[in-house]
Amino acid sequence: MFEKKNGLNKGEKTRILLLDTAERLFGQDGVTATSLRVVMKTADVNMAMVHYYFKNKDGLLDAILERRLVPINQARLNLLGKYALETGGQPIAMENIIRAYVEPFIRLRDKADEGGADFLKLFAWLRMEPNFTYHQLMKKHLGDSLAAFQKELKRSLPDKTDEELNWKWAFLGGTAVMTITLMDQIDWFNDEGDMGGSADWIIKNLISYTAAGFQSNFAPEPVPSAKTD
Amino acid sequence: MFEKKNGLNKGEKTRILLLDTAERLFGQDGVTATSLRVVMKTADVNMAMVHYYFKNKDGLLDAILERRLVPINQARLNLLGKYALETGGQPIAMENIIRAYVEPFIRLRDKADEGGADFLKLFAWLRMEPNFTYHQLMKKHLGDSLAAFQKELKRSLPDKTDEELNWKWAFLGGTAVMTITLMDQIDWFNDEGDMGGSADWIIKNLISYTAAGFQSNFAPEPVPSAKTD
DNA sequence: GCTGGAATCTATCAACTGATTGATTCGTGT
DNA sequence: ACACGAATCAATCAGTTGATAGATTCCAGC
Repeated sequence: MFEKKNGLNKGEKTRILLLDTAERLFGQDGVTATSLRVVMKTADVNMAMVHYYFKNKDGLLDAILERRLVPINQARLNLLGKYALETGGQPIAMENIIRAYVEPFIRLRDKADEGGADFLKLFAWLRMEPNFTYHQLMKKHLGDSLAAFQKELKRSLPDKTDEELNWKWAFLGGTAVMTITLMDQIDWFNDEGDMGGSADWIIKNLISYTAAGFQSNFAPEPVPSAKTD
Repeated sequence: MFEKKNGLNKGEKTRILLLDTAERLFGQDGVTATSLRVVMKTADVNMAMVHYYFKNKDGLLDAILERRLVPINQARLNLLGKYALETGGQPIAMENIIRAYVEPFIRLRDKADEGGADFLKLFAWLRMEPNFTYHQLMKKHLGDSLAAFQKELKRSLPDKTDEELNWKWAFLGGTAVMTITLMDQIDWFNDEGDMGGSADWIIKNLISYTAAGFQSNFAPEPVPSAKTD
């Protein structure tokens, strides 16, 4: 067994190097477009190491997701719990539910968290990729935090149907994903520079925008059940 | 020169067959994950044909986008013009601006338009793919319709800054893209069935949700210009 | 029925992909 | 200094990818 030297033994050091490098490249170009060869060459590590530490490419992705999402979920649930305490039994304000969900996520973009911005892009990419195994991987790590938020959502907006809440929650996801994409994408509108705005400013506005949407009223469904389409 | 036989000459027939097949597969699995070999085998056409008609894979994608987006932009501008006429000089209502943009797009999902749903998925995938050449391709075909909508947006909400309008317009894009993705994705929340809802119902609610968001107020930016990050 | 261009086919290329094997070095505990 | 597992390395595999060249077939116009 190896002793820890300056906090990390030999193996752990390259393991983390691989996670960092792959996270960055996966986020920048997407998982599919990033070959393991490029990852290993960028990290200056032998090809076989990726299989030694992570078994295969999916294992590497799995480890990347786990490293980031476990703390994220923890932070989300902590925030939600904090807001629940503050209201003391009363439903949590929509703005705070959304904030508890969005803030720990978008905050990954902070300078302090190197690589966080790349992970955000990776996550956004994964969410929109039509690959079921990727979605399974994400849901596995998102864990049960989703259920807690759905419950609070229902408490805050008891008159809305589950279907409406699901759609709006998905809308929130789409807006968040688009926000991530735009935050460092060449300006989609003007071909120059990025869209600007600090993380704080963006989070605040994302919340107010989404909260307004949640207050809107969906039309009742014309057909209650058993659609044929 | 070939004469037209039942509307299409020999070459045009397989050209369209290739467009249809590739559109479907690109939409289902993404462009990168779909090999030309699979496309050609599915269409039961010889490998070399794709290079004969479209030069290369990007050329094929280019043709797919052009076939769909040109009419879409036409329909969008027509709708916008119609609403402008109805209001007669007055700014168009937010709901109608959004509708003019979203409806011709989401309507592609109608049964009448075979393959339209697959194109929608392809479009959503392209929008989120971190590949600059793909984005260039999309913007090339989106043409100038974007400018017209930005102008009407500014007229309808004159007090908002350009930056706020740009962000909200991008939010709309994200919501639309997520809507497309969800419309026939395995239910992200419950692991069974899709999210349900007719195209009409979804369009209506997407509009009311987004319009509410547009009415919300962004916080003023703390730093007016020259950000260092 | 001959002709010439359009359309199709066969065969092949070079590059890249993820993955595996088996030898080799490293480094710590004894 | 030795042993032994952890860690690294070089070499290679089989499969897939987009693309091309050159021969061949189709088919309307004459």
